[in-house]
Amino acid sequence: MSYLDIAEVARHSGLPASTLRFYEERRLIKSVGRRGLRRLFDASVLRQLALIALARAGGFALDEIAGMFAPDGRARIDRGQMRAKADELDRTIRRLKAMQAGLRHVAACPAPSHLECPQFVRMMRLAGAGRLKPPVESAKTGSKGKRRRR
Amino acid sequence: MSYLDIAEVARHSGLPASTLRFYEERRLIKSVGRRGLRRLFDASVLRQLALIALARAGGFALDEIAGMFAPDGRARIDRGQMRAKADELDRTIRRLKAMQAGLRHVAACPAPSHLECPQFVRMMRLAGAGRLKPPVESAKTGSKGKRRRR
DNA sequence: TTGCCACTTCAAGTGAACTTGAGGTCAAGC
DNA sequence: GCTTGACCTCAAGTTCACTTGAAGTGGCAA
Repeated sequence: MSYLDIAEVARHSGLPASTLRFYEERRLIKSVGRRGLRRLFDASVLRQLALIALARAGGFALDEIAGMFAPDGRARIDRGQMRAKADELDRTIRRLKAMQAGLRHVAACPAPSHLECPQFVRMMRLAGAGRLKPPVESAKTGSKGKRRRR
Repeated sequence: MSYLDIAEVARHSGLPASTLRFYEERRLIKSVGRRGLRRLFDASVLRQLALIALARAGGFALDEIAGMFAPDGRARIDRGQMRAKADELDRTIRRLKAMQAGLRHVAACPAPSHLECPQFVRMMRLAGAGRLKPPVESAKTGSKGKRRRR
């Protein structure tokens, strides 16, 4: 009775329907049936999508996340993997804090070039001590970055 | 005298030469000259690469980072932008902390399905309260994820 | 019964950040 | 003087996570 069609799931989750179809194809979620052509989802898919969002935020790739769900849709989670990710996240958070301090410094410090401000350089050294690849970017918080010259 | 060729910069920075060329093309760094065909970099490029890594970690796109360097290679930074990023980072850190708590919980909680553990669900709600897109993934910390069926 | 249109599939496209490959060059060592 | 091989350029390929577009379908209101 409490089945949701894709539009409702989209509305509740904030994800576009195309993404939901994509997630289903990648076996991150599954629909429980059809009404005609249309997918029907159990309401529990919303919690599952929340878990997926959480995992994505934690740095798991979609394939890894797919591996976390047993065929019945229940979470089947490798505790060691979780701990490892948590530790990694810990390091990431530390670096991000350093980065943040760096940014706030730059926003305040009047030095002409921050590369020459010893305080900034020190912070950078702290932040950079352990490399880090890609960024966390909040949903659609500005920074369109669309151009690509040449 | 203290000019570095690309291999030395690669060695010191940990970045492949291809990435350094790519960064130069994208105007994130520049070489100070050539010896024959070969690029020569000033040693200061290493600090600049550290700054770039920092900015990447902070969620800046390469184009944004390129915009932070004045033509002379000095940092030219928009303080408002910095503050905005710092605030964003703050939210990100908060979410990552929630995520981390969730992970540690999952690693410890004996519940059969975490989707049914009220504590976990509560944490998820906290963590997910404000969407978040892509992950922070540490350098090459395992998780090869290479396959792609179909 | 008809027609709308939100859904469907499948293939292809996008953007970010690189990586790879083919073919070329040149400083240095033999 | 020749060879070697690490560098060079430029184009194309790759991965991830989606998005877009064309063409089709079927439940439901009129």
